[in-house]
Amino acid sequence: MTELPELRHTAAHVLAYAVQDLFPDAKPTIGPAIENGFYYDFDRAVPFTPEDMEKLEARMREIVAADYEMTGREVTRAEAIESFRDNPYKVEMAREIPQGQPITLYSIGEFTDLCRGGHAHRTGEIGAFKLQSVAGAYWRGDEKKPMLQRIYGTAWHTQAELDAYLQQLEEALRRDHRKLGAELDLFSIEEAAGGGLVFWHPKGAIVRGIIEDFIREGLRERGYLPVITPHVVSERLFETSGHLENFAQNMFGPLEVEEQRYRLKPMNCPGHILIYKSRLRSYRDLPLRYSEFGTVYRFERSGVLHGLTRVRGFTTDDGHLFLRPDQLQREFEQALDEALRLLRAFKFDDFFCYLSTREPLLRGATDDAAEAAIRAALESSKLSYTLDEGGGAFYGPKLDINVRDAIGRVWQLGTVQVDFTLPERFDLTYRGNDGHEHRPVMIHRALAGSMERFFGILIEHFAGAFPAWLAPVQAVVVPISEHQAAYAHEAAAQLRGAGFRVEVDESNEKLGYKIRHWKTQKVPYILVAGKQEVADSTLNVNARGVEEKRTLTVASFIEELRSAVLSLS
RNA sequence: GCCGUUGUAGCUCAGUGGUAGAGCACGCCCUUGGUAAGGGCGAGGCCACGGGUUCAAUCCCCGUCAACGGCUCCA
Repeated sequence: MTELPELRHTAAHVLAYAVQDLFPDAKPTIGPAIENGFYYDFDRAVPFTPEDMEKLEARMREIVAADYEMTGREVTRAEAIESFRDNPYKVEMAREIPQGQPITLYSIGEFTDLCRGGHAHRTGEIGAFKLQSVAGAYWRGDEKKPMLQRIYGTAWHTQAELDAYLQQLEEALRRDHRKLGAELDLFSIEEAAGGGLVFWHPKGAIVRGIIEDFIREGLRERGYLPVITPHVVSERLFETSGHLENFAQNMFGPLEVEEQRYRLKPMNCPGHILIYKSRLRSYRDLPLRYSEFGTVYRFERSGVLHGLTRVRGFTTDDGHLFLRPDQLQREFEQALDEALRLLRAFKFDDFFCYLSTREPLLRGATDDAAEAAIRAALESSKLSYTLDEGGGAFYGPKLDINVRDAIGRVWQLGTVQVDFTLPERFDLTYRGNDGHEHRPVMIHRALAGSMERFFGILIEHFAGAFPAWLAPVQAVVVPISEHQAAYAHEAAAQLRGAGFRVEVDESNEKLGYKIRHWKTQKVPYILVAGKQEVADSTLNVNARGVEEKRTLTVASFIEELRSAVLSLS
């Protein structure tokens, strides 16, 4: 059977064929297979309309039904350039194919494309496909180059697979944190305040508080010290740190106050460094571990903002470690360990890491030592990782932790980075046991990444149905009629007294309506109080995801909820 | 920022060159109920904003802003 990438690549050719037929003015450029589908970029003066897409899809169906054979032949560079002389993109590609590599043309029916190959044998092998969207895309991803029109599609062996994929897309839509955020009243982004700035509503803020408490608890156990640093500081600080030089395009512009320029901080590290520098440090002080839920502001171009996952103001669960070089491995291990504890608690059990090392030009002996320490830490944590040699890490080697969520999407969360640069820039020292000054190493680490993004991912991961320990409302007491209202309040008071987040639903509605309401609000426990329950001092427990209803005394429900919360379920 | 799409009630969306509608949500009333929607009434709109065309613009044209889907980048 044809592999999916080959089938999708073929589908891209079919699309280009259809475009050639229906819109001969469009110049095909490149059209690869991608995850779940394919795209093809065209240069065309007039944009494709939704109606164009329908026509293209219909024409593609004919091409697939015609079951053309995919035939390839090798040509010389000159022949390739000649046959695409009206298409500068193809000519550019033909020119750039390295010497010695075969140049091939592939044809289906009346359509021939410059292509390295990897196709289905016949167009009929494309079992099911669908065009999805049109979008602008720069030629070769370079915004200085012409904007092309990219048509996205998806293709599968069978209709059933296509349907399953489309259903998965719907599921993702259903879980979209922007949608659930509004429905569950968790957060909003307000036009009146500006894009990319998050307003946490009470229910969202409650969840965030629980997450923060959880993280703080772990940090306390691991010897982190809390610090709190200003949001706006003199620009000079970022000159020293190098942010103005390297990160300025991501920073908000300067604020002028009494002829001094100030900046919103884009990172917390310079502030933490100032605390380190505020007095002399001894080797005995190290490792020194500072942590802060530090709110930072970064300028992002308006087009990239997205819900909670891409914002302009966010709070990192930041931490900076100041270390002797010999402490690097142990501390790195600890940071990893803490990251895994966090991820497991939030029911992520599929994660993997990318280790990016410093660009070769910047590498020194310290890098090798740090890299060895990180690798050793990774081995001992039994974490699988992919190495990204020279992967752009500027300060030192860096480890990114990615998770796969409940519907298979991958997110980057935490990061642990070794930094040799800032200690130099700020001339950080500690007094060694030899009486001399030494240079500490820094680790930057954020485990959840940012509270905003982490929350957004959690919403989607749980589809808004937070486990009881996280749920902003853990239980609702629902009196069947107003005769049970007093009892409902009494029960709720007991539950609150036991430390739980509980509401009472006194609305003038029938039971079925209230049940439906709280089910859609994804509250873990709905506690029904009718005549019978009042008489017996019990509650009828309707637990989320559990068909069977049980009648429990208030005390035994408290026990049950308590153990659910303690086990983080 | 760039390309495309969209902007009508709190939300989801109809609609028309002659100043606007539904469902849900909201308020009041009736109802006092047994596990996913009981009934009635009511309130709610600078039809995103600014220009233009027209006797007349929510509708047509231009611009701006915002959201959404991408490109690029990242927590």
